[in-house]
Amino acid sequence: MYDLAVTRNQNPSPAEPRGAPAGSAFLLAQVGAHAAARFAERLTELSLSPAHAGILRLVATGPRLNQREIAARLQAMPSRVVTLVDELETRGLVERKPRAGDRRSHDIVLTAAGRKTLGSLRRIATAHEEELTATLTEDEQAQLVVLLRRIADGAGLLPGAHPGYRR
Amino acid sequence: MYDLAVTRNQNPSPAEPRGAPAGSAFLLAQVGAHAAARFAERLTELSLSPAHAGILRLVATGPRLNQREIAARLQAMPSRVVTLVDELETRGLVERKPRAGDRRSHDIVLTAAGRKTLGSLRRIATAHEEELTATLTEDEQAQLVVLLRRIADGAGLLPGAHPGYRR
DNA sequence: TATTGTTATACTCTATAACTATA
DNA sequence: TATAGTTATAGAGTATAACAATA
Repeated sequence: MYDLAVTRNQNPSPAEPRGAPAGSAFLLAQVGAHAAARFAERLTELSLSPAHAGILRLVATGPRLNQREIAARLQAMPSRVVTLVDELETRGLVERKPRAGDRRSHDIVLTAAGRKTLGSLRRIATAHEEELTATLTEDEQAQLVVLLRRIADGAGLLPGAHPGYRR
Repeated sequence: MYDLAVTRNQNPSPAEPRGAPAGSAFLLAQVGAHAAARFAERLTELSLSPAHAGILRLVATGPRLNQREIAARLQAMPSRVVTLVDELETRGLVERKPRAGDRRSHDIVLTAAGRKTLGSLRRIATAHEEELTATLTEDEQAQLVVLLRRIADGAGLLPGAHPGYRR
């Protein structure tokens, strides 16, 4: 990022304002950070952070997960998951349910209020996505997803594991 | 981000591992954060942060800029620019030159060592970019840049102004 | 009175590591 | 002895706001 790479297909336009043209790596970091910041901004409406949203999404489907498993999926530190789950539980969006057969372990499950909030969250995420890609056609958006997924796979990124959780 | 958006062209593959497939907004945030983190990792070789790199790049070309002007271009807080320039100056990479006609103002200029470091920086950025897009053809990489630039323009992002500087 | 640069302070975020309770 | 969860502490990074010099 920070606009240093020399792009392979150099644009020979006469007046680049300052320095090299932005390569795809810088653009990715720039646009990605904007997308993250804008999403966070929208989430303030629900008084949630993106990290909260990631947990709500994760526990919404599939087999129950305890906190270690959530941490592993998100590549987050377990102590951070504790804090986030605390906040979600205080707000009545999730519950800690003891796991049968191991009293140390607590599965995190959505409450009815949590399911409702998840609905709002999905509406916000969809609006966010539409705003972000408003200047793209449907085909272009699909193409973008293909390219990004290819990069994500190449980099070994796990689905749903935002590097903002990174440990 | 955090994988919440419902994509317009839902992939009906049988076994999505967990929750909705990643929309382009989440993918952008995820891949962008990875790109930024990986670049920062590479820069440790030079004991520089991405923010340092952005300033070096900015002062490398065009008319001289003072610290306020650098802050405006990067959309950073002026006090943060002071700190970053301090560190670059301590390392002998830039100099503060009094601006003729206004003794309050200091232009930031590269030293010879700074120009040399900028060269290393560009090699690192190029290697980073090639690694990131290794799974893309040249055409695909060019297409990616087109789409990202369109999104960046639509969002009003300034060239070189990474939201990580955001004030 | 406004502007450039600087410094000091406070705040936020999060990793680390110590601790408990269970296994 | 190892694991799940929790808590306390410390550190990094950064915005805020007060300040000094100059305009």
